[in-house]
Amino acid sequence: MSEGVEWALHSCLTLSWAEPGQAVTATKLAAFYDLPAAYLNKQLQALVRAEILTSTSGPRGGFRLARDLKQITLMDVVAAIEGPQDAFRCQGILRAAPGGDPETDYLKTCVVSQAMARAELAWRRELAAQTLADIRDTVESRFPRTPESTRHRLTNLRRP
Amino acid sequence: MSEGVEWALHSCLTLSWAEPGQAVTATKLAAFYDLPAAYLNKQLQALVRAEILTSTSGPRGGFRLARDLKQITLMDVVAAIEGPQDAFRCQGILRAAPGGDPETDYLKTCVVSQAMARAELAWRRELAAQTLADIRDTVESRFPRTPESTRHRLTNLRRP
DNA sequence: GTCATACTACTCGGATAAGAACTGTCCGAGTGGGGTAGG
DNA sequence: CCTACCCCACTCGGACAGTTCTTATCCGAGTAGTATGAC
Repeated sequence: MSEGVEWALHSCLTLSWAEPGQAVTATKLAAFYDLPAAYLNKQLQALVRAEILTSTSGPRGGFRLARDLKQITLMDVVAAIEGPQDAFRCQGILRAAPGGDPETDYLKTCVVSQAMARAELAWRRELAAQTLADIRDTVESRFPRTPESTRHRLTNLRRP
Repeated sequence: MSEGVEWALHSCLTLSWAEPGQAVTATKLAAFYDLPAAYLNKQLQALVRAEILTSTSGPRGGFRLARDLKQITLMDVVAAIEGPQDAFRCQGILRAAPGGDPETDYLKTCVVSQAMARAELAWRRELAAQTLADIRDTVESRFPRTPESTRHRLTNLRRP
């Protein structure tokens, strides 16, 4: 799995702790986590396309959360970065096998495909059950100083 | 996910339907599914390393199931092909973040990492709960002619 | 006829390329703010 | 002093390389069966 997922999740959390109504640039977020700025920007663009973030160009621009963290599940973020297709995609191996029918939809009839789909569904279900708000609350209860220190650090970042 | 997983699963099932005590060559399996023979061979080698199959060189050689299908879970096959490491591997992004500690094991303390691990655990649990015997039984109940036609086709494969 | 031996055909196994996907970088389009000149 | 305009710095967005992983291929090591020749 692309590591952009990790970046995206942490970035969304950091955005939620930023000054309300204030956009954060990709450069700042990259400096915050010591990541390549342009590439992080690329990942954030994917979040914008998925309508998880909004972006503003120009001075005072940057990225903002498009909606409340309660409305963003882990599944949303993963789908935005990785794409919507399944990790295990049945290639229809049976189509070429003896007795195979090109017309048949083997995603539905192939038992192997069904079994793998069941496992992947469990994964997706678990991801969809957890919102970023849950994560944020857990972090804040375990590390109460995180919101404050994050906000403080974001405003005091050295500009290169 | 590598498509070798799909090949491996189907190959194991086919092996279980082959003549008992008789090895099946990678070439035959590849012709059966119209796959590149050498590459399929490579995948089967991975199954041998994982002790799911046994291999025999020379004439009358090929691959055999190392144990009963009841003793092989989908998780075993996936781990054999994909490797044992998690799909989402936390890179410890927080280590570089302000207040980050290089000594800390962020796989245990990072809440994001934990949440992703929970989902991945659900996936693995589902895979481990299903054995290849379950798959075989389902196939045989839905398509009763499969064992017979598979065995017949395996012996009558045109040799290039 | 029987046995030992060498040979051949066959199969796996790992080393070796080609291709794709992920990762990383660069520059242009657009935007907002601030400076400046005029009224 | 106020206002309108222009310029500039800043930021996102998409187009352009580098690197790693997946996919695919090839040839050598080893083996079992077979043919051959001697006894």
